Amino acid sequence: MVTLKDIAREANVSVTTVSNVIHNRASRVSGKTVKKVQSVLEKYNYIPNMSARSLVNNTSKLIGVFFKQNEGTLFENPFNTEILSGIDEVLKQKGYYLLIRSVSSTHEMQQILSTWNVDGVICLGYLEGEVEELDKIINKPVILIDTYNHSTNNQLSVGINDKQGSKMATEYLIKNGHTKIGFAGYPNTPGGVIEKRYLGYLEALNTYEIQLDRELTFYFAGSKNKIDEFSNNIIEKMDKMTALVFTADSLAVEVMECLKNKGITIPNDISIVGFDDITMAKFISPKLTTIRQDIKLKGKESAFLLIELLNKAAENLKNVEISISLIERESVKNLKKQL
Amino acid sequence: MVTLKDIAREANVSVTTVSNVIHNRASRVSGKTVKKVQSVLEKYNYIPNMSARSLVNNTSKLIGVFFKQNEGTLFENPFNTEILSGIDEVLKQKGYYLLIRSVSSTHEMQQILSTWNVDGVICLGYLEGEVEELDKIINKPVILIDTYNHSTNNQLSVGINDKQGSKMATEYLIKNGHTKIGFAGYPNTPGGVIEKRYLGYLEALNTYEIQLDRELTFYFAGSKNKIDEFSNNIIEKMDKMTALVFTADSLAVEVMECLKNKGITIPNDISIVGFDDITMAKFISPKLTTIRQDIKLKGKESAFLLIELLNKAAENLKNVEISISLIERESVKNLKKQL
DNA sequence: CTGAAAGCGCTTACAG
DNA sequence: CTGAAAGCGCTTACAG
Repeated sequence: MVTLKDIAREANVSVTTVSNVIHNRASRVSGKTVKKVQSVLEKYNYIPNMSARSLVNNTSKLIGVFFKQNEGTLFENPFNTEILSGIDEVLKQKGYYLLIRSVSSTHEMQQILSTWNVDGVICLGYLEGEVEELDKIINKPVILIDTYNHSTNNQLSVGINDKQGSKMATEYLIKNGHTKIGFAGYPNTPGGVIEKRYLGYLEALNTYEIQLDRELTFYFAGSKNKIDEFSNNIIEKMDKMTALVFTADSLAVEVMECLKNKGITIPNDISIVGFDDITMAKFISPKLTTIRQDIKLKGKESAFLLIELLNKAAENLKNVEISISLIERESVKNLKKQL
Repeated sequence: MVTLKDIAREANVSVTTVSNVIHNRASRVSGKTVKKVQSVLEKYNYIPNMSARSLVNNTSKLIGVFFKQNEGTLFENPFNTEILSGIDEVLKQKGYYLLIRSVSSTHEMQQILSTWNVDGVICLGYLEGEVEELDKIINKPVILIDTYNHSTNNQLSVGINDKQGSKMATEYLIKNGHTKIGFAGYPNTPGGVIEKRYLGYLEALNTYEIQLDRELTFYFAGSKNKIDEFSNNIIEKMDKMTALVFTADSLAVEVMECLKNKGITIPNDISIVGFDDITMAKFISPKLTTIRQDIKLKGKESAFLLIELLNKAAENLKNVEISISLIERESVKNLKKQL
């Protein structure tokens, strides 16, 4: 490894001067010296040591990407990896490095923060109620994905209109003649996106004056091997409904597979609308009608916003909302056509 | 941020002593002092600064995970993310951090290596011919995934028997009565896994004395939007073959979708065997018969091996081969049954 | 325009 | 058992 000192010695100048040419402080170094130093720099392919820089600058060019730990591994969730893909694409190009972690407590997060002195943070999967705690613990710019914040000094959020999404899904079913519509998804935690989506479902029912049937709400709490059990819960109520609004494609797809295995045909026996439009949605049979959000774009926008936040105060910046749309495919039956 | 110095001051000892209790050098500190220092450490929730440690120890607790850049983004490839999932799981638990990057040149890799002073490296997607260059550039322990190495001083590899895999796939088709079998996949680069898989295909044909038809070899070079064109190439030769061996599920799945859209039924019009057993394989219709490899395990084993390599010389360690198996599903037709 | 020096937060011989 | 001091590779006031 070649250091500043090595370069300085070889070029017959001080380390100060080398440092100055590295940082393009042209006004401080004569053109001749710049040339000389640069040639030595190139000859030895000098690369600055980040630890040393970090130590004196108190920055690191490192961005912490934190996923709140849930079941399953971070990288096994296609939603997460698509977000990462977007973040990576823009941050890499801006010269940042990513420290990607799923963390189970804010303490763990804090530890990584101070261990590595990250310059900024992108968080995913936190609830509204946790925003304040995050704010206390992270004294760095933070982007919250899918968490609605109260816009503190160094926090901004990127999300979608979750309520609107489920409302669109439910209304689409209603327009296709469905009235007995269930709601299935991951657990409804206060302050989380599922709550918003449930509200959208309720609002759609309400708009069309359809009575809510509480029996038709299905929350999937277990691990992957509980899918069978969950599907059975749904099957038990099959005669009471004609359609299901899901809160996530990933779950919808697993359940569809289960239902198909038990001889239930989609959409004939039951119609299904998903949420997210993951890649799998168009490969499964029948192809899944779903609420599309551009997940990768979400990652990109988060990265862009973080970079802005690194330079400006949050007050001068705005939260970002990604648009959503309904993708019509094959998993919903039009009950009106039959009549 | 609280530093060693802060702790030392508060505890009325020297930084040396604080450092000694942090590193459990009990023999050098009296029990009483240990207690005292520890309580201050806890009170202030002291977390050592990695940059400082890095600088003096010349290590970083950072592992570089490098994917050789190909089309598409690193995180969008389910194979990559599954590998990452395995690596992450074990390395995290051992107290390491991951620096994940797709790199387009060894120079780029070298740059990251010296910038961050990573302790070890896991590389994916390199060819046999590139191993030597990697060895020159990385003076750190290296694990090569899916690259066959010559076991240098600090290199070890984790892979599967690629040739055997495609041979199994081809023989399975032959046993199901197929003789006109094509080979479709990503480009066949010398020293890469596709070459090995092609060899397996040839060997199977040879074993059963089936004449190779060179027209039935299809290499997909383009980007994702070229899938249509690629599928058309296959369709043109449909009357000359009854089955296709794919080198990757990810490609097989895309092509199947294209074929289905053009009214071709699988496996009636053509049988298909994949490779990898990605998650999608069992969701697509018909479910894909494929050569399964435990991708996540590949990642885990790489991480385990790297940790060993961090402590021992490569000569005392062995390359790892993950086992593979054929998963029979629905994409192959038994031609013998019809007769 | 140039460079000597202090300092970032840590670790580790070394002396006492 | 304890601590003063040097040093890791950098940056940046500051003096000349």
